Amino acid sequence: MRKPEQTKEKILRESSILFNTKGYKSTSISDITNATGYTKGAIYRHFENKDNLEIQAYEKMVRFIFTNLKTKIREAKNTKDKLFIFLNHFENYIINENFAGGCPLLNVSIEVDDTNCDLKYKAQNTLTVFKETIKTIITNGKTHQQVQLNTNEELVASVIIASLEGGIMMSKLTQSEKDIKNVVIHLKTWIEKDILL
Amino acid sequence: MRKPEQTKEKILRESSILFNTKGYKSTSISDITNATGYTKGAIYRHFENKDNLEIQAYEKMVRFIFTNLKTKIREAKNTKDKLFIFLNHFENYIINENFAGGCPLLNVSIEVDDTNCDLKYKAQNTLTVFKETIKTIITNGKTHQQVQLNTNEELVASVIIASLEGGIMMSKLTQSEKDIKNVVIHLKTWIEKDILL
DNA sequence: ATTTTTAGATACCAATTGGTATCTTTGAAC
DNA sequence: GTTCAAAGATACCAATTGGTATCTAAAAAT
Repeated sequence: MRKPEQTKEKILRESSILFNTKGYKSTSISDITNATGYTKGAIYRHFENKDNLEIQAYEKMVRFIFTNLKTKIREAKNTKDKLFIFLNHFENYIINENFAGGCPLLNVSIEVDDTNCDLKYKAQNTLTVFKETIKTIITNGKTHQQVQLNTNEELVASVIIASLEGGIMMSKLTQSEKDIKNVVIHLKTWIEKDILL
Repeated sequence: MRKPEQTKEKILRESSILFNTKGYKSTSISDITNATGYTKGAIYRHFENKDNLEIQAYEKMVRFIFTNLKTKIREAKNTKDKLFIFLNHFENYIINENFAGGCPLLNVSIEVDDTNCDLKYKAQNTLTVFKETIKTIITNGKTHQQVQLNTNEELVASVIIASLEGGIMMSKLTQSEKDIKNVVIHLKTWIEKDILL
């Protein structure tokens, strides 16, 4: 029983794990054939070339993360809950191990930042969307009288994302939740003291 | 005129740049022969294998950074100056372009975090030293009545390093100083308000 | 049931990988 | 100036890389 849709999904699923752990350039086509059980013939029927597979795998990971995150944020009723969901979401990269390799944006970003490839533009876009998500929460918080009016959206977005991503890097390196947890504690304190009303 | 010491230095210098920009696994021996003008024979005379070259290159970068940083911190007369020097140092990875590829710890960390190689243990050690540097500054600040006594050294170290590294990631990806500058602004405000006396 | 399309397997390709064995050149010691 | 050890160049190696052309098997259409 052949199911081309499922084949493509499996290739994307397994290669995503490999790309996000070993790295994109360091993952070979034969790594992917080994992981999926399929052959090169199957891979190159569904994907133009390796670059194309990399991009589709990355976009699938990001889409998965964003759909989850956006839904949870929409369900949260106030600014504090929305921001805390964002923090917990990143903390979970480490706490539960259901996302092998950590944050896809961080991993891609470091691998491609000194190049000029499509993956870099995709990562730039991901970061923009992440920042916009936070900025929107803050702006809406102002109109609902939940956020101090002198709050700098742009700065808050930079600080939250930077410290979470850095915390993930540290905790993954040391194989300990300590750093990411310290970061989240600090961000929560800061948000309650200096951002929320 | 042959100078083996200089040859080794040049190989280390050029390969450091390549490792820190392209990545370690993605940099081939022939990339290094092209960059240095030397041949494989020269490289394998001075270095056991590629792994060994990677480690020596990484350690050279870290040593360079630490000697600079530690000297400047030692010269600073109070806690505030010492901490701000630490922040400015990381900001400079982006602001001046004399360190191609950004922070070596961040780059190595993302590349090796899901492996078990010597480079990972080196990176873990680098992070420990970075954290100890900050914790020591805070502890000494307490004994000199410059830091609030309830300050959690461990948390401060996690937060400062995480947000700086994350800021570097973001600014390198977007090719803009905005994020790292936002991070530094926030850290300085936080340090003055909640850590210093 | 037979044809036709399509999914996936197999077998190949040139280029590149890290690494080694050998050869030549260099500079210093005598 | 000759000798000799060390430095670096050259030529090779098997294994792996991304990619392609071809072949087979499985559905779908007739």
